Amino acid sequence: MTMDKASDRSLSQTVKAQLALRELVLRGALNPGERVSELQMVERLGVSRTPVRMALVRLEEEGLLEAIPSGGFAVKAFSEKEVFVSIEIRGTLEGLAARLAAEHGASRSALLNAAECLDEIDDVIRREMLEVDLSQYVELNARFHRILIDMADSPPLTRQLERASALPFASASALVPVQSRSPELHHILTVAQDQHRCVLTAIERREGSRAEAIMREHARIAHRNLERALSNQRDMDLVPGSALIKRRIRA
Amino acid sequence: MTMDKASDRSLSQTVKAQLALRELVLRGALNPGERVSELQMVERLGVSRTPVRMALVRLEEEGLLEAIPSGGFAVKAFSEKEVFVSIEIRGTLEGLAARLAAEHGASRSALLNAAECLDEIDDVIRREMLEVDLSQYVELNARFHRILIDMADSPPLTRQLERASALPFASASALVPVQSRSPELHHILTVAQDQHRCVLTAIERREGSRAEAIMREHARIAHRNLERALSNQRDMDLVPGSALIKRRIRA
DNA sequence: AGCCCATTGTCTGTATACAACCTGTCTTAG
DNA sequence: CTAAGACAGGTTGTATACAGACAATGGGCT
Repeated sequence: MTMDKASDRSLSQTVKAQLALRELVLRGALNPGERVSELQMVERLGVSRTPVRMALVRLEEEGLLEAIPSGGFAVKAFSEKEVFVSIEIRGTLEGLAARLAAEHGASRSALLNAAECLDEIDDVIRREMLEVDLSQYVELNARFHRILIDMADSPPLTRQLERASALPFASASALVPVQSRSPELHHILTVAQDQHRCVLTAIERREGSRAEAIMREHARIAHRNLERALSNQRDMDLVPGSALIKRRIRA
Repeated sequence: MTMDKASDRSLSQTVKAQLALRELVLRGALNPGERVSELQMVERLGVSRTPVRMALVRLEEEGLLEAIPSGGFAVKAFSEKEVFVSIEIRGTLEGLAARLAAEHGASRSALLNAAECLDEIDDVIRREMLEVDLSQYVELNARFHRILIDMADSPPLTRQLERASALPFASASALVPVQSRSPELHHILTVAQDQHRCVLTAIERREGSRAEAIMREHARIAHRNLERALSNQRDMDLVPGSALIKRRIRA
């Protein structure tokens, strides 16, 4: 965890700065609205101004920072509604991906790959009833979503979705851990997995409209998780980048 | 048109470089796939390497350039399918915007503003029957789409749509001029304008699903225009950035 | 004659120096 | 006591120097 400084000599300084800076922002080390000083980051990240500047520009495009009119960048703050819409955007684009995959047909190998992924998720959910460890589910879930997007086979859509998922709390599995302490956990995972199976079936059968609708609804599970996280600070802490979300009431 | 070089001393060098470089790419002055050399751009744009580099990064994020693995950037080439999907993405997101606007209600002033814009478009279409000058229509059309997006009042969605419309041939009115020589011109403008009116009505009546469907279909007019442009090189020349689109057959 | 290796030229990645700008504070005049 | 202006500190925007990497080319060896 603390070996980020000198490690990875192979990576370019720019990438190193980008990763480290994103980590800082997500961890909440910089306060929302606060200006991110280039020079401070120079001494904090151990690289010169040029890569820092590069990283700042890229993180702005990513949506984690926003440009200050007078120059420089500040940590962005997100309202509850903005998070909600970000999730809706992702769901809409994933819906589009599913529809395109259904309409022009997915490759046999991709379908098998996806089915295999779902079987593994089933295993994890079964085991989940004994010991709660969502990391595997989160990873497999992300993998399934990636397979689905690849099925659309449309680079521009992939790009847009990457961008939509760049906001940490908008990505496919960012809000899953929120439910880890919930008694509904198993219920929710079961429902989500059923949607996974349904959308895959719809794609196989070339039912584009259905595939799209399912993916949209699937993303709305994240809305529920968000709702829960906004109520309990304890659950909120499980979400990466939660420090960027403006709370409704300050306790 | 030729006063871009030394003018606008107030603008930052980075912005100047970005605008000039985008112009070069869209004009087709750089061949798709070709590497964009920083030093060559330095002497071509009259600014130093730092702003050039900045502009390159931003144009990559915009989608006009792509990173070369070994370093640097190249002009991106788009397949017919990629253009098609880019249009579909824009339509989908505009559909989402219309639905959100309908569901949570648009402000009275925004609705009036939009209606006024549509009246102006009506005027232009009427005049269009005499003299063909689409520039006004293009501008008003863009304005209406912007008003619509603003009605959603969702910064993340606005951002994503800006990004989706960054590709020149994917934006709302980029492909309109394609029809300027077509006998169907008046027909198409009439249909498009009717969709404008319908979507506005749907938003007023809080018919979210309908508003969304209309905007999606509305964007598909661009598909038809694209089809036409791909057949006639003469029409293709009217589209900015057409040089980036890979032709199916090389004549 | 063909292939491999070395060398050279050009490119990008990085660091840093300089200048213009904005901001906040302190002083001074009304 | 207030308000306006000037100054100082720090910030970013820009330019340029340097080093490492990649690619192309030419010569030598087989």
